[in-house]
Amino acid sequence: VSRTNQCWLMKSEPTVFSFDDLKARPRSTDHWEGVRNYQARNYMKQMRKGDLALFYHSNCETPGVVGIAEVTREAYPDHTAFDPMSGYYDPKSKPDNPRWFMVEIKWKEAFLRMVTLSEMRKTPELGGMKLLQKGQRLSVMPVTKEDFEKVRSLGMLK
DNA sequence: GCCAACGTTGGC
DNA sequence: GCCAACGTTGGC
Repeated sequence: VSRTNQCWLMKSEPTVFSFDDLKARPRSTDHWEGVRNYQARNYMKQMRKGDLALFYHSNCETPGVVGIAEVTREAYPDHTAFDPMSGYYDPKSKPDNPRWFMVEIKWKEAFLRMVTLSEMRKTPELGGMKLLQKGQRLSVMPVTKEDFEKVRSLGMLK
């Protein structure tokens, strides 16, 4: 992780879009559509090209971080909000005044093993992680460089 | 601006 | 499937 880049955590339900799904995309790259929460949106707008994100599988049998993705394109309008056929349609978001945004991310590296939510909870150094705070449900959130590196090192332990 | 009702998230 | 902890909506 470079000095200038920020770190993030991004959640996805693996039955909807898994880390392997991202890897399988052309150039292992895809847009991160469907964020419909203002706080998460605002965090996405702060993302810069080259930022790294922990890729987290949520709402599944064993939730946890499975690898790392890199931001390859900064926030631009989420076109699924304009599409009445999309499950992410929001009539209040207009092409000339978009309400929702997405970024583009690229699969970067898979952990050797998943760092589960329960393992993170048991790791004292990670106690400050936003992810672990009570009641937090954001799908996009910042992670300190220290926590990012700690999670990564756990994921690279065999 | 308040707040009740409702919808969503996501661990368990 | 349950339910706590949110966020959003809309009447007033």
